[in-house]
Amino acid sequence: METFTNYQFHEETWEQLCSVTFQNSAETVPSTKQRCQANARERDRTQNVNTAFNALRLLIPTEPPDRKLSKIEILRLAGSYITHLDNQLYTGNMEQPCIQKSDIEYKSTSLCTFCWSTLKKDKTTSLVNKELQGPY
DNA sequence: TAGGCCATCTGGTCCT
DNA sequence: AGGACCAGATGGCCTA
Repeated sequence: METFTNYQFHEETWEQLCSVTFQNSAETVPSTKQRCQANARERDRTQNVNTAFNALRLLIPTEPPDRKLSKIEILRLAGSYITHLDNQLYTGNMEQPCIQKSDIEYKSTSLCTFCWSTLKKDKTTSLVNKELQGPY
């Protein structure tokens, strides 16, 4: 019996293999055919997940813009970026660096990753000259 | 060469 | 019963 363990084929090869082995053969083995189909569905599902990751990646500003990010980096930076936008919304000023809500209470000064990188690009900004705690 | 990342396979579980 | 979702195992590729 043909098994598929640890075999990796291109999509068209899989389709050929499945059709030849299971549709034209008298020795059709349903369980193996189902496994083959399940593998194909899983590949499609994984591709859908990757498409979503790519779409999310496009929304995250980086320097350089085409910087390669791993999936875990995409998730973490997306979360940070949402916090960044939320902070800007909270302060109501899109021009100034966002400040953590807790910073306002404790009167400390720290910048988020996205404000930090923006300020680094603009060395003339007076905030850069202040003593900052670094990005959070 | 070790470690990180990824795609794929696989079996289990849950849902329709 | 079949499909979706998930996590573990495995092997390949790339980089420091």
